[in-house]
Amino acid sequence: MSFGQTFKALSDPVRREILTLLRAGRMSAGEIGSHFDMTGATISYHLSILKKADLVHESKYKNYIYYELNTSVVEELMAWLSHLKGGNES
Amino acid sequence: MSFGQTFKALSDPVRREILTLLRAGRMSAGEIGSHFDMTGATISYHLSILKKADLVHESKYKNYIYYELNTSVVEELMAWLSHLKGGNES
DNA sequence: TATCTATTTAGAAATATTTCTAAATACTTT
DNA sequence: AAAGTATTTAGAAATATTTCTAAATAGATA
Repeated sequence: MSFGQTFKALSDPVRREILTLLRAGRMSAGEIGSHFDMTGATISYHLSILKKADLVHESKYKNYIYYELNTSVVEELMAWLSHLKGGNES
Repeated sequence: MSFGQTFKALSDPVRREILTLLRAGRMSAGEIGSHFDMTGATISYHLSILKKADLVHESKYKNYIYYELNTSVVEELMAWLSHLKGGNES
């Protein structure tokens, strides 16, 4: 994991909204796309960025590809920020 | 504050290192620049991004401009990530 | 097997980011 | 006031990002 890649992934509003959607649970690419006024190709591009940043995992079932949040990376990010903030040197 | 702006600011390795330097305390622009193999103009550019993201504050003294971390924004970021991770709905 | 549906990949256009050099600003010291 | 030091601003070049359309892939159903 690279913090740069992860923060960059989080810098885009579409990707942050995708992650927020995934809070509710796993969702197919098409279902995710239906929440946005963009082509499926563009959503696929954003999902690939989130995937590279390891912020989501994918799994296939039938014709669909389902995405879900990977919270462990979110925790690493929080740890980095916590360190930056100082104090707890854990 | 905009999360997009803040995450984008954090996505660059130079800017993350500047923030890490500032953990030790306030530092002048030139002092910050001396840690990097870049022109002062480029450092100034990165500082302006960090400033717009409200991740640093500046104060002037004599001929110098001093920068220091603004930890409150770091905390807001952590709160957003914590919410994403789910669980504590505080 | 042929076709339909879901998703990704490729390629291109528009926009944004990062870096530099050169010049401008601002404050200090002589 | 003049010269020096610290920093920023402007403009330009190289690179990266975001979006689209069109085509490709993969799996499901008729």
